[in-house]
Amino acid sequence: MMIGEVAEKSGFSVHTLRYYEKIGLLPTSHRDGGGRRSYDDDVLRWLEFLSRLKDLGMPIRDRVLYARLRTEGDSTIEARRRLLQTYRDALAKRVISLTETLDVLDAKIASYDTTGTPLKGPRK
Amino acid sequence: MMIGEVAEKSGFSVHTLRYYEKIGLLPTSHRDGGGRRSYDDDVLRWLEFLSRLKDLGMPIRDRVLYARLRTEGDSTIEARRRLLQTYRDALAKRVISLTETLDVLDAKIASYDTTGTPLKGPRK
DNA sequence: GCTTGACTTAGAGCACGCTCTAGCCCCTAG
DNA sequence: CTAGGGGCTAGAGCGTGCTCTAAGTCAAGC
Repeated sequence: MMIGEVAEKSGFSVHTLRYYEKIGLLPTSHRDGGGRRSYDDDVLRWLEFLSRLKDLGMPIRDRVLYARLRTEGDSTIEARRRLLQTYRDALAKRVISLTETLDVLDAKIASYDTTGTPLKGPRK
Repeated sequence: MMIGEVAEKSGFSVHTLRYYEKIGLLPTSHRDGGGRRSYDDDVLRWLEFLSRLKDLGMPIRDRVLYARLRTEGDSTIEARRRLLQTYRDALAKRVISLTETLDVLDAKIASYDTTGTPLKGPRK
């Protein structure tokens, strides 16, 4: 696969993929005869996982750290586990908080719908 | 209340509160004799709501829009409802997606814990 | 053999959302 | 009456994470 196809399938832009390689989120690519990057399917699964880490709010430097640990092999498994655990716990709290926010919004929207104004009625 | 107390109670910095006023997220403050901003308790509830909107991912320009609509009175209620509804729906999807991510992380962490390595065993 | 289009690099530029600095003023306590 | 701890303004600066540009190379089809 050339980089354009990876971009299309992963949802990351070509620019972003090269940037990710430069900062160490993607391993140094194999090159074809003409010097172009050549990928196999594994990269798509890795990018999907990276995009989850990004989406849950892990900053790029910790994604880079995780990527680096991964390349260093089995001896870093415990460190990787701890890193993921930290973000997992933060995420669990975040999901709870966002669920509360969903309720707050629903209440607000309902107050707009039913009274025509949230300021009339028994206070708010 | 002076700005320092609002900062302490709301969790936003003094700098940020002045910035929020400048861009229209907070209404123009009343001033005391010496030209200092003077707030009443309402601002804390508004800041708490703003911080929820921020937390769910509403960009600052839409928070400013919402704040502006609010100052324009009841005629903007329908517009405000639509704005909140849009972000509410996106948030609902996001909560689902983050919940999936939580499962993915738990599975990954479990694989680290039980096998000592995620690469051994029946293929990952 | 030439055009087209996807690829290459290094490095500049950008949007967002603050965050901080400089130089000033004002109020209160000792 | 002075020191200290707020507060004030305008505007510069910054961290994050891309995003884009310029100038060039390469491979395949007509």
